[in-house]
Amino acid sequence: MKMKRLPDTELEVMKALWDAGTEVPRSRLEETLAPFGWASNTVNTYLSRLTEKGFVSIRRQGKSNLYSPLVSREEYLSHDSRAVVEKLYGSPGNFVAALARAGLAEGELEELRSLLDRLERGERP
Amino acid sequence: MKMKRLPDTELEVMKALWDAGTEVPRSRLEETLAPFGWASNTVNTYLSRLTEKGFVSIRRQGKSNLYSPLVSREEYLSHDSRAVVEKLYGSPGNFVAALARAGLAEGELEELRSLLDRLERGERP
DNA sequence: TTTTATCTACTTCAATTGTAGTATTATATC
DNA sequence: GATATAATACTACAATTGAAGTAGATAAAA
Repeated sequence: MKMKRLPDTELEVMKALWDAGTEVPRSRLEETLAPFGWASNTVNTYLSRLTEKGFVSIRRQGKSNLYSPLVSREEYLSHDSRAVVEKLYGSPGNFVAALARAGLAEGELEELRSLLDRLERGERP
Repeated sequence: MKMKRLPDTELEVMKALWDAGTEVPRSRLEETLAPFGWASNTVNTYLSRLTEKGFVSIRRQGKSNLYSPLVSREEYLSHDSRAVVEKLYGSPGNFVAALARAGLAEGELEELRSLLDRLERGERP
């Protein structure tokens, strides 16, 4: 049963929801998504579409709506990115290698290293 | 200089071209892409679009066209995967962390570690 | 309770994508 | 050279996506 692949803009909204970690009112989402320079109603549109697609639930609270994801980042990844990574690269290692070839930003390599250290000590990141 | 993210269908055509490893006539591409069940002209359309976008070059040879990729698999994937990671996670570290949470397969962690070792020694992977 | 300030819901519209049909051009055949 | 063949180029059209404007509802203020 394959999950729909989300278009870029809707994915940005999902990311904001995932990052929030809790129910969020739209006003907050708009702040988070301000860097995209969308008109306020634009986020509205994307949230409606995500709701129709079953990716987001809306809970009414007085005057405003609270939005939360119905699909976790991991679920989505496992149906999309993980699949893509495996299909095109074969493994996360190959994938990261390709990233590195494309150029890792300052500090990203360190970030990966310390992450792996923690993983090896059995800490769930 | 950002490369366009290709839609799914066009990406399938690119994969067929990359796999071919050499100039290919459309007839051959259609055989390769037969599993998708597209009408013959459909591949035609995608190739035209890819050509407009600068991803494919056409060389005429007598009656038919020979198609070849102008963008290598690596080029495309390094830009695209980078975009995927950033879109979903913000950084490679976050991405790998999420993969780990979702469960890395046997050996994948070691693979990542040795990859990082090589990266730190300045070897391009 | 009328007004006002906010939110949300509904509508619009152009660009892109998915899919393929029709027209045209170029080659092979009679 | 006229005609059939076969591949390519052009056109079409619905669905989806990117982006926002307008209308309607609701709570807060006056």
